[in-house]
Amino acid sequence: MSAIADVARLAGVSKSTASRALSGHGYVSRETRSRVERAASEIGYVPSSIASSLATGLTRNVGVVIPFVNRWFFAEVLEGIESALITAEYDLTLYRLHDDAERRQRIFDYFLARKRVDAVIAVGISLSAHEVRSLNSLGKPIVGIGGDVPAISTLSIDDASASRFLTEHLVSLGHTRIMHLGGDQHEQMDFAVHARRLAGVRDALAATGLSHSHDFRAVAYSIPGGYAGGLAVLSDPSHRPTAIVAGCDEIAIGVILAAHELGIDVPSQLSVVGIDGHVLADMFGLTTLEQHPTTQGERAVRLIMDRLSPEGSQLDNERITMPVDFIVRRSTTAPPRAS
Amino acid sequence: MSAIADVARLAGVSKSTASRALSGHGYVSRETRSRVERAASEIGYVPSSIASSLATGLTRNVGVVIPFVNRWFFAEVLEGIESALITAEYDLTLYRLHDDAERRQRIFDYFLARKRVDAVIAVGISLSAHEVRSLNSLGKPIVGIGGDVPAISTLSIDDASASRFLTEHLVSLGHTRIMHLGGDQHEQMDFAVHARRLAGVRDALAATGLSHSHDFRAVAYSIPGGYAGGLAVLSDPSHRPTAIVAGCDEIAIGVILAAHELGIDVPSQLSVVGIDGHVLADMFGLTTLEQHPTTQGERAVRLIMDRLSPEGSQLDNERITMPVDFIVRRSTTAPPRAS
DNA sequence: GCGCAGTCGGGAACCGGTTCCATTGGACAA
DNA sequence: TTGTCCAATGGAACCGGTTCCCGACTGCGC
Repeated sequence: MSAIADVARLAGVSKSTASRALSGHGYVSRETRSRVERAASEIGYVPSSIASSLATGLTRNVGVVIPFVNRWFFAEVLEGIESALITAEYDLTLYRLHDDAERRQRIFDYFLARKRVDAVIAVGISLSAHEVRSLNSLGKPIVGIGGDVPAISTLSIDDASASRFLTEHLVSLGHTRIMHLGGDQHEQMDFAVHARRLAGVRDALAATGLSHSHDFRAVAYSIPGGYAGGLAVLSDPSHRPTAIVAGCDEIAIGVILAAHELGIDVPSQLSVVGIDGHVLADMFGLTTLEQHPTTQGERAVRLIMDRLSPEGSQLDNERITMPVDFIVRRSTTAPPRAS
Repeated sequence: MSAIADVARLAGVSKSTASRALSGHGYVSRETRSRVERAASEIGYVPSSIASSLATGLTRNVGVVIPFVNRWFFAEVLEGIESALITAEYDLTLYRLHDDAERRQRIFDYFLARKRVDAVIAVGISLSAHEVRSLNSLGKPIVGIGGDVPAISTLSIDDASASRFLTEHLVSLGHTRIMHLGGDQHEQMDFAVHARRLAGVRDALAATGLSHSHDFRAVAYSIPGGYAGGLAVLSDPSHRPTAIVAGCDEIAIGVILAAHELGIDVPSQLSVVGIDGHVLADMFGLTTLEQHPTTQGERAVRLIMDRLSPEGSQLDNERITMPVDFIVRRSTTAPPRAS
């Protein structure tokens, strides 16, 4: 209720001086400033961010567009973003992008266009050229996490080399019947992550002459998905792979559980590797390639802040590849002899 | 860039008429309205929500205060809230409340006070009397999910009867050595959920004369927490319980995994029940009491919207108990004979 | 024919900050 | 002493909508 005009009146100065005193911009004498500050705290003045935004054109608010919040990777990224934004004194407005095309359209055309946000972070979403254009035309920086989008800055791990590396690891252990359980290639809204991880596996297999036709099965990107896929793939002993490259740790964990269920020992009868660095990976002894989603979120915020800074408007788009860590646990070993 | 004044000029009317035509408030002739609408779409006019908020005092934005986004319950609630808010054409601004008291203070005093949000939903956070007062004094509706807070509307399941019911179920199966693995009673920011669930178990045990001193162990509220606690509690055969009431499904799943690890069969040697209705409960055959966090989120939004409606300002605070569903799966049965 | 109700539209004030511009007075150099 | 520079401050415009108030016009009842 109390506005800056009240503060000014109480301090016996003009609105403009009060504003300068509180914001620290422009010349104000030491004495006047402290008088204004006293007046402000006396009446419990809190500036209206709305009014400030209208006057300055800056909202100190970043929009985050994300397809899920209840999946490990996305939740972790979100935490990283949130924490970095709070530190920078920015708000975070969350838009969950549903599969529903009409809702997606509405979020871009209606919600993001209304000058509510200074910038947008898109997590795991492949923006269309039209969506990028419409955001760019508003002059808002955009950063994408999880894959490449033309014309914006992006941040991701190198999915193809990740899965290639893991496959090569299994090959080097002596495995010859390696299979990939990954996401559906045609799933909505992904950044072609599924396709790139599959391609990495196939690259590695082809390079060592191990290509075969039953090298892939599409499963849901979750523990139950990996479990179901694992049961399907492992239950026929004659065609059973000796090693599985999972598209993510959750799938890998599902596969390990399925193996337990079927009495298949991991790793002596089956090696399993994942990608992610999921919280549960350690508990299941899963060998994995850790990406650090929280760090990715924080890094994305830094990119945004750079571009929001006064000199930042002319920065080029960056395409950043984030580092991964290979963590060997007990889910991988050489294949069984009598293969 | 294009403001309503541009639309007005193009349509040959005044700003006020343009505003009336586009917002639908006040008298505008059919013909004028369509002329304004044509002009607006011609120049791609999108109203500035900032300016509109400043003029009306309404932001169409709801603040959500939540301690985690990477835990199942919280993520589900958040999804429910988000989806209901988008449908109501409201934005969602996310504030993650860290354990850090100073940051928490800052969120309440600095972020939430600046007229950025019309209402607040607090998930799983026990607001202090001071926090409630400061929000109430801004005239913003508040709804809490997950427990009771005086002076605001709240929404939760009845935790004590939930765990009492589950314990009674185990008792009715014949179990006499029942143990509760739940959350730390002194954990920050909870709604005393941990304490209430423990109390429910103890009530039930006391009612059947089964009280004993080793009836509880505090563990982390997660699968690894349940796993570690399970290993600790189950490894000594002489003191091993025949049934465990877990504080949540994640703990229960951890216990089941620990039992597998130790070669203890579930349910023939150990019965396990959880609370939640976690996505993984089905996969692990877990008997549980399902709460429906998404529905809770949606319901909270409805409460907020009721209070935000013109007639809603005088609504009383409500204390709503949400329904739960008892789902019996294969993790519970009668205790082993030779107990 | 007059008055009143109801429709339509314009002008201006307003929401609450920020910032440009002009003014003043003091310090300091010439 | 006079001119210049700069710190300090006030007044007013401005951001982009919304809404109050008022005047004009139409149609209708008396």
